[in-house]
Amino acid sequence: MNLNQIELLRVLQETDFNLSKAAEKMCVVQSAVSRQLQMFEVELGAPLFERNGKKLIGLTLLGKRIMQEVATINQAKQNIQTIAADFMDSEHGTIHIATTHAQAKYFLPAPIQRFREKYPGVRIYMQQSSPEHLIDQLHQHKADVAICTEKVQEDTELVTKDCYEWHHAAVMPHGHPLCEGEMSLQRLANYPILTYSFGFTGRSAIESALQKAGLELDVFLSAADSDVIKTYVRAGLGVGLITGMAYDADVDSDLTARSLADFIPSSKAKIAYLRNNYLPSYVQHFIAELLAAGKNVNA
Amino acid sequence: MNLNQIELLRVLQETDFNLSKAAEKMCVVQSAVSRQLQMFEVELGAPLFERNGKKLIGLTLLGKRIMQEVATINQAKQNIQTIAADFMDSEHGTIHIATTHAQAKYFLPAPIQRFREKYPGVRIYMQQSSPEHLIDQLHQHKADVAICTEKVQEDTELVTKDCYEWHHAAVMPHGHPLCEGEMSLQRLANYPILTYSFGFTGRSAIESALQKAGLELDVFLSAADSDVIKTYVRAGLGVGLITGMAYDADVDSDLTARSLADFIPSSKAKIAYLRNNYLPSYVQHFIAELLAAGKNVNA
DNA sequence: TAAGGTTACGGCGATCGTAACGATC
DNA sequence: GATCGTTACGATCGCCGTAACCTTA
Repeated sequence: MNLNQIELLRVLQETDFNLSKAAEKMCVVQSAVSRQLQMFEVELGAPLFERNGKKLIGLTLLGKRIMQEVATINQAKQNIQTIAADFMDSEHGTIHIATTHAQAKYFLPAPIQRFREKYPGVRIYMQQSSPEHLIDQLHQHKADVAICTEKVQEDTELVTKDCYEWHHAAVMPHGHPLCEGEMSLQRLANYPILTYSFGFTGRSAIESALQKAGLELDVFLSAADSDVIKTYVRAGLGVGLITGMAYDADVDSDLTARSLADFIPSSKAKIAYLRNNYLPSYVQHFIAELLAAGKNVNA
Repeated sequence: MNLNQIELLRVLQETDFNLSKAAEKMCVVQSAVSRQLQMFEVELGAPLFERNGKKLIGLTLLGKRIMQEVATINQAKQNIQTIAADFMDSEHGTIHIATTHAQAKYFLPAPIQRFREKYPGVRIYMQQSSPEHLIDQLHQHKADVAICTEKVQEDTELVTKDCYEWHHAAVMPHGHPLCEGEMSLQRLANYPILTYSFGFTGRSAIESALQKAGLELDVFLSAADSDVIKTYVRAGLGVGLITGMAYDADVDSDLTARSLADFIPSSKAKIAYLRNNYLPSYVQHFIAELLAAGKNVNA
């Protein structure tokens, strides 16, 4: 058994058990990986892969169980390299952040700026996508840290930290009937609604509030993006339900925003990363910066 | 980086950072391990060991952190081999049990006999020692499973399962004043006491009962072993406080036993094993057998 | 016939063992 | 001088790449 064989197993999973593609990814010829796999299976005394003729088509029961250990080894190996690199130079490196549009545009700018002042040598890559995909990004090691509101706490392989609490706001053009008078979910239900897609930033809080009130909203447009929602609100298509942060009194001076804090339960933005993944000191510092910024928001 | 280098680091820890001894353990010449270590340190870019001249005298900060990952890798590697072997043949193998005298003599015989009937191909090694040492045995992979009453639940690397509950009994020769009348801690305190050593089978329960009652016992002899205690009791040296199990009406017909269930809190015998250590199916079955036997004791 | 996988063989490089040397107690 | 570690060098064994071959869509 050697680390290349372990690595090969990982790569095979990522390439749909295709030896040729795996060989390419590992920068060796196909026959080499074929042999290595054979030798490994012989060493263990049992096949790890289901085969259709010579083609690999999946993992055996044994293979599935062993893949867990393989993942552990690869993670630890990665950690060793990261730890050593961090030890040698804790000023340079990269952070891959996976997050949603709302966080990227309205929350992250401040903490990232502060972080940059302390760590000018660290390159930051920001990747936007859906909360579900964010978690995949972490698992696939395409992101070091994720920031989002939904779905992260169910995963036992992730460490999550509460970052800040936020409320929804209703936005509409000036002169809209909802700009005046007592706000309520009932009144809201009279108008077409634009808000986040399912599984996105705080959509679940809206759903649970409605269910509790026995109401149904006419959400005729769902988007992942506060700015898209505002655009349609401006076009007079309805009332937008977005995070309070996303209303900027200057830029959005043509819109009225009213807090829904009393009607929709608050949502918690969270920071998540893989439990067994070593984070370089600057990433740990970055997370501290996020938490500090989060406290700031809550205050 | 390769698995032999990882293995080398583990062996170096076990040999007090002595390259020569490590080489011997790994069945290669000393110069080979010397080079491998150098190459690994060069690859990481920083030393893992503190050196006094050329001698290794300890781990650097980096080395300590990396050793955690090394342990993870070695464990996973071990697991892969165990899993494959278990998959190929789940009828043969070995179990290393670490336990105390009390369990070995009075609890384990029944479940081991039942286990043996189902798995005649499994060799059982039983190792007796103190509870503290039992935990070391697990960590050093010298034991697969430990059974004892004390000290195991504090260790987060261990999985522990409650096995059975037991009470202390007082044993004394027939005719001893304590054989008659109402039993109490106060009366007990009038006689010299013989019981288990500190850190052993249920000693802590005795201590806490006394502290609560504001009493002090004259424990003039502590032993690890119920049978040793009984021997001294027979010699008329005092009253023995042992686990109820250790009194056998036939063999110990010359002694009187009285339960102390009402005076000393019960103790729980526990089963422990390493969280990240894969246990072959027959070991899992053995543990199930222990738990079943434990339920039997409690009923 | 293209794509995926195996087998055979020659060459190269990593790693080992021998052996001589250096340092420290 | 005994113990411990490093360096130099030749030999070996493992692993790779080339290439021919096999099998199935």
